[in-house]
Amino acid sequence: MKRAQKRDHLIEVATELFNRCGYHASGIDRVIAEAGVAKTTLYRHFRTKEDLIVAVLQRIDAQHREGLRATVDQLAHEPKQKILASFDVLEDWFRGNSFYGCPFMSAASEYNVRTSPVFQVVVLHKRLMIAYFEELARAAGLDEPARIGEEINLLHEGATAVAQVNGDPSTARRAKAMAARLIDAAGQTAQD
Amino acid sequence: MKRAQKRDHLIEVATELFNRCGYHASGIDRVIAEAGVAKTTLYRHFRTKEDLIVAVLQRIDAQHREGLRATVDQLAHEPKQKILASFDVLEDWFRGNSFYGCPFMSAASEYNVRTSPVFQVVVLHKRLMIAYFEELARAAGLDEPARIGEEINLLHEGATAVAQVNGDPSTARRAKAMAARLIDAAGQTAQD
DNA sequence: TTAAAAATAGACAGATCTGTATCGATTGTC
DNA sequence: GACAATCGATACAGATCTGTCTATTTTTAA
Repeated sequence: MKRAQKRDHLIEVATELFNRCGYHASGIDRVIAEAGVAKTTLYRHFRTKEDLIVAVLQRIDAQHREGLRATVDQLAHEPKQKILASFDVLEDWFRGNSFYGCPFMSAASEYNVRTSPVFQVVVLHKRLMIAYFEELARAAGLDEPARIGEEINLLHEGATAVAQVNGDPSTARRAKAMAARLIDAAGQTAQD
Repeated sequence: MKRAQKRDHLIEVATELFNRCGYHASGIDRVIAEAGVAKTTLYRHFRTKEDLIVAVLQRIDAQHREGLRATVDQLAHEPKQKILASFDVLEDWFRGNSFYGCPFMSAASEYNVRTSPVFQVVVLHKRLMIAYFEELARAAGLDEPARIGEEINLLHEGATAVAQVNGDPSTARRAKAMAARLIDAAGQTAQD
């Protein structure tokens, strides 16, 4: 295994562990044990545990957003339908066996200081999610796409929190129905 | 200070600390230091740290729900308006200087096992919240009060998560507007 | 092939964690 | 005022935490 692969593998293992057990509850010793790697190796790639956490979140951010965009484009072609399809992606996530709530919300709770590098990665991720939903709303020709984008994002957050507690993936479908009513009620001006 | 008062004081201090810094990140030594209490005293009142966390969450559960009900009854008399008023309570919470996100969601993230006593307190709290919203929806004579109750709860969860990250209390107002549209769109049958 | 880079195992430091034990001082109650 | 319960302070055990260091082996690349 090459150097870059080792780094990726460490991030992957840490991701699973952090999501399942939490950030403070997962020690470095456990990460290297599950990764089958020496402690020296981890600290050659990441200066501190916090750096590892930031790297983990940045990777999840990229994967989540890319995966969301790709799957949504595959499921729907009309912008309005794409907005709704984003909730199908959410449901698949809930249904998978690696769903333990939103990793970013968990991180924000455990590193609850706005100046913390961890918290800032969370803020950035959420901003980019809202920007994506706004982009879809604008493409759908909906009035006030910025507002709609924020509302869709709020429904995503709500569904994720609810599903984390009740363990019911179909929560995403209820949020989808809410989004559908929300879009129908929204005005619509020019359409190209 | 009497025995019962000491116990309450410990719970109060632990509540603030757990909410601000997280559960794993807040050590017992820190709790007793801020409470001005010996370690022996804490362990006389609570068998383990987990017991303390459960007690903290049970107290927050009672206070949140009682406070919500009382303030909502004070702000509105019509059931429909009461549903909307619940978002004003949410905004006040966000605006206060002791808002660090939902303590129950944080606890669920850090004790992410369904059989954990901590997790079960979270599940119970969320169930009771949904039941309250359903009660309001039923009093308002709305169709499918169970569904409406869950939807209002989902909006609460979403607003709380979003506000935790963006730090903007007015997020509650946007959720309120969404709830208003949701209620208007909902059917309404018999009314006493 | 050979020199440099990176990996390994593991000891180690120093701090912190939960929970227990000791023991003298303080307190509430009869 | 006396007795029992509780408290405070603190030491302690044993585990775990992050991060460093050493010394040896493996891998990589010129």
